[in-house]
Amino acid sequence: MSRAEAAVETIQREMTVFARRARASAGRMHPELSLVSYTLLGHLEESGGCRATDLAAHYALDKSTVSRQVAALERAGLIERRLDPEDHRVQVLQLTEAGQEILGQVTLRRRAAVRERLVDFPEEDLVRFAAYLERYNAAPDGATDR
Amino acid sequence: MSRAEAAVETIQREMTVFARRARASAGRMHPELSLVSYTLLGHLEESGGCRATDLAAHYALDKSTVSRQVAALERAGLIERRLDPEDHRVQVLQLTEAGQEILGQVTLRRRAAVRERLVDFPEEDLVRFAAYLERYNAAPDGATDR
DNA sequence: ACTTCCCGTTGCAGAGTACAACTCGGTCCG
DNA sequence: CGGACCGAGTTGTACTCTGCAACGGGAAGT
Repeated sequence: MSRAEAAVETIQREMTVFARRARASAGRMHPELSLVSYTLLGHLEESGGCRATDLAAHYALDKSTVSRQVAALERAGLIERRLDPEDHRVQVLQLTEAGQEILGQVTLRRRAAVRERLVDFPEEDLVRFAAYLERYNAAPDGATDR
Repeated sequence: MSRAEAAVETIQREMTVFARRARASAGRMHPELSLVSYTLLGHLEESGGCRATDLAAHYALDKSTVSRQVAALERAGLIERRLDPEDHRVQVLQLTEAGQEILGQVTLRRRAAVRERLVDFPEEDLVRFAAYLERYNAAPDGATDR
């Protein structure tokens, strides 16, 4: 196994560890907002509103899953759906004020926790780390894997 | 938000994207081995055998969850449990030959897929990327987050 | 108009999890 | 020894997440 392949193995494995721990801690840190919900809210904030289908594609989730998650978030008053006037099939999802509020709080808590773990990462490494991840996820597609 | 904080945000977000896609593709790429099962098998291979409790701790899973997963893997003939002669409460888990076989196949398939995505990463970046992840996961603890 | 396509919802079923209660072997006093 | 306590694993229960398939309704092309 080449050096590069060993690195690839490590990347896969460590990503998985990360994911499992994230899931586990999410429940403890903010019971009112599951990891999925948090992620979706974050995406809405970042994108400034999008369609359910976009969310599904981005996170490789089934549209039915997203539909239910969205319904729950709407019931909780964290997002609202607006019918796209151009195309009545489409619902544009957007954060409500309450949603922004909650999202902001949870983000602060999470960020603090992550910062704590990353305290001895020089800023330069953080930036490079983030760039690697973005580059990985942006890669050609993903129909193959991940 | 400082440059470092922005990087932290990105790291969180992209890690999540990665995790979701990994889960989704696992089902398609190797239906016979869920992402969890694959991960556990991988851990057993890497560690050369360990206890169920170790798995639970490492992946922040409940011991009951691990117990069921392990039971399934054993039923499938991929691992075996040996009673620790020193302490009869303990079961040491190890890959069977069949387990090694399957794990090897799936690993090759996954690795190929990941390689494809990482094709334009210079080896040096791969190694550094892997190192970042290990460093992150090895950080003090994780009781806080992730 | 008719067909086809796309967005979203709902019924259904299965996997993954957690939590709590329990069993069993070990360890540590008294 | 004997009883209290601890740690590993199992099992019962309930819930969430998720995907697939079937469906309703609007939109677009012929």
